[in-house]
Amino acid sequence: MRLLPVFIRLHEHYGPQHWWPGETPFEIMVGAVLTQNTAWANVERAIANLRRARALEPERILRVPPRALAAWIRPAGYFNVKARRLRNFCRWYLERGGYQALKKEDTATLRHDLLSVNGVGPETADDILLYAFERPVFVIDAYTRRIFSRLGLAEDGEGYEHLRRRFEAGLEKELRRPPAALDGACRDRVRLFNEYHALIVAHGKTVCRVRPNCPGCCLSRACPSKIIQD
DNA sequence: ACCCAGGGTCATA
DNA sequence: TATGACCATGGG
Repeated sequence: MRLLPVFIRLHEHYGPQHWWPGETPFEIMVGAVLTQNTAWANVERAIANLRRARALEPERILRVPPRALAAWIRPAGYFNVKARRLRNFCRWYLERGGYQALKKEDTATLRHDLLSVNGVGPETADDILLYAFERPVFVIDAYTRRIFSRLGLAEDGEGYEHLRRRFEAGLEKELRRPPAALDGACRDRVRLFNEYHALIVAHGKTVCRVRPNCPGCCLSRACPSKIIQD
């Protein structure tokens, strides 16, 4: 089985996801940190608090007392840890000259640089690269592992980097002879990766989360999800 | 009451 | 390198 046919099934079933939910690149980056191991609904409250406090900018986040920052992002959980991570990130962001300067960096450099921030791991970095900087980077998350491991398209102990490379290379290759059913707009890698990851989350959130390790999910006919079969 | 969510760091072996 | 503890809120 290839990766594009799976994408097409998901896309047909769930439709366009319009990710990332966020107004500006910086808001997207803040969301990426806040959503670590956290339900998005809780992140929205935290971001709403930041917006109400006019604190959706790196300068403000760095000036405000850390206690206050932690209080605003409280609904997102881990608020003490995340307050520190947000400050680390904002310090880095301003030191590098902000969005205009950062977007000039090539993707590999930018990724390496993002990973140097304490509190930004591989997935958060890739969220930021794909959704805030629009780079062709495929985001791997728990849903991706779960779903594609069941499809036999991911090894069990496969490392993050390895899996990401395989997805990026595999999709790039499949894009050279795109199936007719593939939406024209999604023949661009950034658009495709954007939509694909969003669809994986949508699928993981609804149908596929029957049980943490539902053995037949997405594979057998007993599974409530008939979406990705074959 | 329990399980989980759009992870990451740090200490230990 | 590979586990385990830890962080913490809110919904099902």
